Amino acid sequence: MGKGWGLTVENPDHPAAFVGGVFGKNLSSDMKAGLIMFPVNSSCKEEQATPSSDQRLALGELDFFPEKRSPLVRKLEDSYADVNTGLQLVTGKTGSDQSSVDDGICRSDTGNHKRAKYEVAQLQVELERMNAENHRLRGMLTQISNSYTGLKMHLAALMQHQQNSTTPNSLQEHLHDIVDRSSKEKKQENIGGLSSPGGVNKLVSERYSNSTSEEKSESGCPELLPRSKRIGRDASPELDDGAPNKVPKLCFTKHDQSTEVATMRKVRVSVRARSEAPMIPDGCQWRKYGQKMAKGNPYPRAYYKCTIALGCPVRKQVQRCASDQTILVTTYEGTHNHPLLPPAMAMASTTSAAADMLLSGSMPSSDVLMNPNFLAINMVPCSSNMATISASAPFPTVTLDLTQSSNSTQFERPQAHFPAPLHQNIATPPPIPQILSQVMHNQSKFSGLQMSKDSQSLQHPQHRPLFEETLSATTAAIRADPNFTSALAAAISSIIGGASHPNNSKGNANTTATHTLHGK
DNA sequence: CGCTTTTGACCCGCGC
DNA sequence: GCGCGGGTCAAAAGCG
Repeated sequence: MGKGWGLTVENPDHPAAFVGGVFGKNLSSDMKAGLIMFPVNSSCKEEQATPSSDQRLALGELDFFPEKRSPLVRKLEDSYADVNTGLQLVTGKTGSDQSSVDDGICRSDTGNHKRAKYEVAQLQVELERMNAENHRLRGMLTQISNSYTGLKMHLAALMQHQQNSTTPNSLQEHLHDIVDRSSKEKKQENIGGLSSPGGVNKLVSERYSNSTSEEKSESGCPELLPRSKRIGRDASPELDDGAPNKVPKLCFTKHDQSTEVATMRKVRVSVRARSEAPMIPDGCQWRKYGQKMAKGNPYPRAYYKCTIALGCPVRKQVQRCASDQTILVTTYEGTHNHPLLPPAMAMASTTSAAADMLLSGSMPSSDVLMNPNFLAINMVPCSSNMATISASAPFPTVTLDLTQSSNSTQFERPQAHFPAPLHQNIATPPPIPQILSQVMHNQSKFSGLQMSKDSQSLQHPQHRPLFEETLSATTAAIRADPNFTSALAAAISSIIGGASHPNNSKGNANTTATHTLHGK
């Protein structure tokens, strides 16, 4: 069993999980534990088909959003079912005793023996076909991932160049063209519906950060600027000062103001983490611009702006939890309009991806708006008891809850997994990307991925970039297509492709990412 | 001197 | 219309 199949039954007590319950909705946890998938290596011998622990991916939780599984996943699913049916034919046994398939073959009478051999040969052919398909899919996913990374780097380079350029107009126009095209596509995609806030978020922030010819041409309509001051404050107040990239006052139509600007500012990603420090290090530079006492909380709320680039619209609020002062709640808002260092990149990508996932595609937007519990119940079924729903917050918010027990352990020994930065003492919590690695791990879990328990590789600094690559790929996958299946496929690809650097999952079984929707 | 933080004032949306 | 609360501004103070 498991000879290069890519699927095996680890727990012979529950072979039925393999037979018919691979993607079934009602697998018991034991069944899930008994089902293992591992990457098929065309070069490996059949006898070596037993997967190493870090290659195994539990698929038991692939039953999320079955209706959203891509055709490719469904095809794989069907193929596995076919193969399994063939096995049953060969052995004449039901799924309940497949663990003794080989014995069954040996005990078959001679009349059936030839037929069995024929069936096995057929199955081997099928297996080879699946191997080839698996390779092809991996290639496709890798290519997509690389394309995304390339585009991202290209955009970052363009923005960098724009900052340094003495004649930025052409670049700005180029960027505007990109933004404009994306904007039109988004609008077409979302006619009559709720557009992706993250996407609009990015588009609008880019609009703000890059003066465009279109906006310049529209600047001759002062009557459409009743709230220009407010818009400037909300979106990018720095643009109003004497910066080199000072632009004519933005002039949006009412529709623009009411949809794009509003949406841009109203999608938030909140991170709850235990920390004694006043602020969680997240790789960005922040300047505090205000502090207020919020109602119902004895601890002040601090307001920060990103200062890496002039005009970056990203802001965050930091406040201690009223009920537990050891919990620090950091709420991020907006999208960076400048290149980021890798640690900040992971953070920004993850929060942005989380925001995208919130409303854009993982679930019907109407469900999100009308039934906040949808998120808590469906997206995070394993931690729904920790999902908190607030009807008072004015903005939809994704809350990543990193306050569970295993995290406190991790906070106490951050360097057990990654080398701490020089400036970071032992008592300081790990940088947020490190925390978010946990989140991404759990997002992968939600998508049906069970990472390896082997975290040895992550204890070695040289593996960190690879890990970040995986994190980045996973984030990119989710961002690129919020559909869980697609994200799952990409994540599988990234992990299989880099099986030598599994994610850090040590002791994180209790870590949860709680998606909380705050809606009115 | 330049940058950051502090803090009171202001603006705005929302509920009553 | 008014009050409340959230969010932001900007002058003053602090700091290296």
